[in-house]
Amino acid sequence: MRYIETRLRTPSDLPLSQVRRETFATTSLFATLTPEERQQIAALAVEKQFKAGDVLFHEGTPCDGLYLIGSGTVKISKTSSSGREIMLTVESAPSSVAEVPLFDNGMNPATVTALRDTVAFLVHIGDFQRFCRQHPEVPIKVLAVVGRRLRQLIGLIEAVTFGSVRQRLAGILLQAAQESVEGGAQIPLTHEELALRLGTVREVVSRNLARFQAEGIVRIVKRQIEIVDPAALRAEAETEF
Amino acid sequence: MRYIETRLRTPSDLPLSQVRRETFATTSLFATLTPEERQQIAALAVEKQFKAGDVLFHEGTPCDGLYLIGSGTVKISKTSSSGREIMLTVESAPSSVAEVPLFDNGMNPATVTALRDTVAFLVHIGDFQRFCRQHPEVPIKVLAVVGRRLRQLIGLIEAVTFGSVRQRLAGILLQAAQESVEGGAQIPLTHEELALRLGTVREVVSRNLARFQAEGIVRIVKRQIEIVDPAALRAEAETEF
DNA sequence: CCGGATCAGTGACCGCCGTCACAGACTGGA
DNA sequence: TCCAGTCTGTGACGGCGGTCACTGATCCGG
Repeated sequence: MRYIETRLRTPSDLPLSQVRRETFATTSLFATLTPEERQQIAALAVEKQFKAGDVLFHEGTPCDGLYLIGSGTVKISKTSSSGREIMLTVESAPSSVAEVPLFDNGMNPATVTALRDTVAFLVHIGDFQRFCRQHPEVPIKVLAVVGRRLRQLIGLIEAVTFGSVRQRLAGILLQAAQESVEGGAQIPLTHEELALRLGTVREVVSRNLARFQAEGIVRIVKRQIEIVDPAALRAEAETEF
Repeated sequence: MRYIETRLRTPSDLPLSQVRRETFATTSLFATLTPEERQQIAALAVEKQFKAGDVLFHEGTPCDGLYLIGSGTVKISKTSSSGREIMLTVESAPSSVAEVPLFDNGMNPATVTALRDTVAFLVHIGDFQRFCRQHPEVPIKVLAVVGRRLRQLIGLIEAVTFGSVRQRLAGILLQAAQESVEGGAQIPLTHEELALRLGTVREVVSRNLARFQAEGIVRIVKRQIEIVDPAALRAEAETEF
């Protein structure tokens, strides 16, 4: 795990880095705080840098604290012992991960990995709990975030239980196209990555993409997936189970 | 939806019913409150009675408030439009449901149905939010409960994604046997109910049970499933994916 | 421009699961 | 005791998804 700790504590009279201030200012968790209060908590955080592929923390390990994603993108995923993986969600800056074990004293429930180079700020669990006691509105914000995540998970369970790979693939393609710059129809994901998101394997993704292509819904040129008929994809994705 | 509202408000100088007091005393959400504070919130609750099969609330409807289960058992589930169902979790008294939408202003994410005759106490969302503002330790307790639920969901996703019906059936049989009175090996569930928990259909459960029986792991007499070889079941359930 | 490394496509195969269709077992009243 | 309603067991069958085993395409660094 490659990362660099810039410093353990920043004396609060020293100016904090730009990205640090912005991170703590834009996260919804601290939205209701005054700038001075935000400064307080920001000063407690440890900056960590991760390269794409680095693991922030593994499932089953004790919780360090709250990670605020300052820049970059991470995935939250579970891996089976046979190497298959399912991605629970992707979080891009500004965002936070590992809110849950902060309050129930459990282990990390999933693994978080950087998808791109990422800068995160770690607020140690003790510091955060102390801060929460002084600022009771913070746990309520955390609850909103956790609630959103819980809804996502329920949606995923529904999709995995009732839906087919084909349907979920359609959904992911649309989503990826939307997120990709300029909303273009180009999708910069490898089949392997798609398979991970879906909890399946590469070959199945290949086959389904081939079917989509045969039906004129997508076009594949030089490992680039291009959406030709978004409406058809949407219909596929939104097919009720 | 059959239920009976006993009274909207109980003047707090009047004695509350036994079950009401016990419900609010045993739920972990209010464990840190003084008896007087508990009395306050308990007095705000509306008692509702449900018969087995009654729906407390449906997914997609606005959230009434927090339900505390005073007695009985409920299931939290999602249903597909084609009628298949998956049970996310079962909650028996003392417990609570619908904590999530209290804080993120969303709709109910799932449907809650009474499995047995159930008495619940509904704290309206506004009352609860007001109470939380006065008692900041309550949201933290809620977070712990929601965290537990989130972990359960992640486990379910893992099981559904990587595991087989056979494995999950083994797990449910063990769990059901343990919960059933006297820890006996008798399981009072119908194949249909098992199928709902698993997100599959009756026939698949029948077949898997038949296989278990052929292998001498369970015995089925008169619609009663009896576990013969718990160790084998456990091995089956704990097989890593 | 070349050669290794990664990514993609595909065929074969098989087991599991979901569906349909019935027939038989069991239960709980009337 | 009988009947209606529910629950179970099973066979047939098709499709999808997971695994294996390759081959071919593409990319990138030297």
